[in-house]
Amino acid sequence: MNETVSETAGGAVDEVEPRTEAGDVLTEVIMRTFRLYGGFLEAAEVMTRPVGLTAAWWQVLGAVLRRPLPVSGIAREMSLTRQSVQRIADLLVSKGLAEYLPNPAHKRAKLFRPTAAGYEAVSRLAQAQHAFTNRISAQVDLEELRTTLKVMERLVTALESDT
Amino acid sequence: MNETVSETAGGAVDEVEPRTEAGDVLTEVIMRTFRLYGGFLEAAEVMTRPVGLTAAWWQVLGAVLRRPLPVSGIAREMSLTRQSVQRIADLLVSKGLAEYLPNPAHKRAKLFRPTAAGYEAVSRLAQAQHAFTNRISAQVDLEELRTTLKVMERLVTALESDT
DNA sequence: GGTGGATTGACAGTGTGCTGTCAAAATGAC
DNA sequence: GTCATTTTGACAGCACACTGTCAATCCACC
Repeated sequence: MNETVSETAGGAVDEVEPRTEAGDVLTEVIMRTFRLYGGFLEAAEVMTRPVGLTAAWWQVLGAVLRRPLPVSGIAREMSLTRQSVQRIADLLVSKGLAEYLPNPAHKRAKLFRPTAAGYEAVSRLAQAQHAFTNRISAQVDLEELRTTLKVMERLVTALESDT
Repeated sequence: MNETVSETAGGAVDEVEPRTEAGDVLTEVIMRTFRLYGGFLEAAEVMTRPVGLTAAWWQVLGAVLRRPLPVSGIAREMSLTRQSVQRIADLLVSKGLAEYLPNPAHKRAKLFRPTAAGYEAVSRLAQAQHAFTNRISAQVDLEELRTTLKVMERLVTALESDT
């Protein structure tokens, strides 16, 4: 799942069930996934810092740009727990970047949406994000990048049905 | 950097600098990176649970299978902070899975290495990991998986030199 | 019109990684 | 050998996501 994995594979333990060639490549892919995750997260933090947000706040605000949603709905959509989203949503409200509206359909599940300040922050971030993805993606072959996306989608599917 | 990003892109904000086509694909790749990260992490936790470890413990233990290292050396090798590794290393020692040895070359920086129990746990994990990567990688085309690895490596490099 | 199960928010606790600070130890320049 | 710099472990605090539990609310079924 990380460097441990490769150490384990190449290392001092008995190889009871050997890895296939594809398994070896996937192990490398997994390690790169962890590195990329860290790198993208760091890039997000660099982008959000001047705007006064964090990557997590950006994510939550972004989920609700087009229409208000209750916290639990955001969590469902982002595959996070209610509790994680709730914490951030409350923070965003306390910072004036979002607000709760009464929900006619549910007395407890208030609707969550950005304020004008929230929209403005996300709008500024969109520009930074576009510049970033344009800049980075220019350094790889477009067709190969498409293949990468396809493979990653298949891996996500495979993981989900693997349980 | 995540779903927010795509919402931002497709959403209600002004498009001052538009994304290139490659930028669009990369944005999707970023989202998949986050999903894959979560999925692989979960898979690691499923594998480690029966052995009495966590994914992070596995990672730290794995870094030191072949030769002892001081905590700060492990951190350097894994691109983590000393403090994170220190915390886990202390836990592993308290669980009897690793131990500290006096370091002739440095009075404070004790050498860290697995105990027999630690080696045994990692050995069991190696088998689970091989089965996992063989199983998942069998569901994608090998050549495309190689392309994916190559692109991810290039993206890691691009991110590192982007700062 | 109840009633039981699912959803929801609130609260508490855990694991992981981060930053920052401090003093002890090691290192390098002189 | 001496002294400034770097490395290291220890300690404290923060952000993020998770699990688990509880009571309020909603909804589907009878």
